[in-house]
Amino acid sequence: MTPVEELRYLILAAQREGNRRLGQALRPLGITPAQAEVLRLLEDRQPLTLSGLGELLVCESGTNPSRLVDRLVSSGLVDRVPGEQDRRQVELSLTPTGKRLARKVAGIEDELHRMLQSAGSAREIATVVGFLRTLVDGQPAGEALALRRD
Amino acid sequence: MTPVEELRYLILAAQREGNRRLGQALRPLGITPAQAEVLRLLEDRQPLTLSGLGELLVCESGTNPSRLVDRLVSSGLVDRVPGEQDRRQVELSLTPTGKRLARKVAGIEDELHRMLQSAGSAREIATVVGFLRTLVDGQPAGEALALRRD
DNA sequence: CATCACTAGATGTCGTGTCATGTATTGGTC
DNA sequence: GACCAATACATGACACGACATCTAGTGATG
Repeated sequence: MTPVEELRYLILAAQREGNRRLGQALRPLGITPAQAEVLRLLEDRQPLTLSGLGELLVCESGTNPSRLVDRLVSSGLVDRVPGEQDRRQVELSLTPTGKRLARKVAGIEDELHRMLQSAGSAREIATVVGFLRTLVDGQPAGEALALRRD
Repeated sequence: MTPVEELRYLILAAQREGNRRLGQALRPLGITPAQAEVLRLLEDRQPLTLSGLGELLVCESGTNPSRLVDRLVSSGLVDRVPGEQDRRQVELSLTPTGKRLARKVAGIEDELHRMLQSAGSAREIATVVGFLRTLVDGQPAGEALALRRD
């Protein structure tokens, strides 16, 4: 197997394992990794419209996340109200329960981050970040991240 | 956003974009990235049992890929016959059509690999590969890759 | 030979993830 | 003010991806 072929599968493997770990850690909270990303984004930037949220999500990039939000609304974690001056839009914000859960999610993410941190030196991590940035630059998922870096 | 938090999302973003690109390139062939992985594995290592295949797959690691194989069988790309001496097992191999398709898949993957190659120097790629290896080491998706490196 | 834990695979369920299409609302153009 | 392209969101369809459970076949133990 060539180094790049291995790299292709390593990216897949790393994403899968990260998601599996995060999913297990989130399970007691009754939410999934994708739902967690929405909660954390709303925590920092609410209120957001559906498409505004969609631009910032790395999971579900390119599509509108209406079904993802659906479940959060029916779980009572997110409020979805029609837009004031544009009735096509919806305005999303966290319910009190959602806000509480978002705080717990942040703690769980920190555990994952410590694990990531310990997988390499700061120099190595910087190299990996730089490499992956050039990889996703200019594509939907990359743009979502670029918006969030600011 | 801390570097590790960005890294976490970059891994997700890179996987998503890679999968999207590969999916678009494979669409004319009528198969998906996950199906392509099966075809390429069988091309190199047929015959395989279902669990043998499962151990080598990075996508669908940990679970048995019976439904993934189902679709390949009904598309006429894979043969699935009961095991000779153990009737619990099934023996998977490529049909002639499947073999032809696997060759085309290899060409499409090469395009992706060239794109990956051009995203960084050989040194950088080696660093990224090393980092991701330690990340997935010891977990199902990592073990699948380790088996395939030999 | 009967029993029974174990294994290989199939299947149910739920939540994405992606592409395509449908529908209501808006704002510009005549 | 009627028309119409564009926008925001919803929804249909299909294939995963992960977990749990089920079923049939196997082999070790007595």
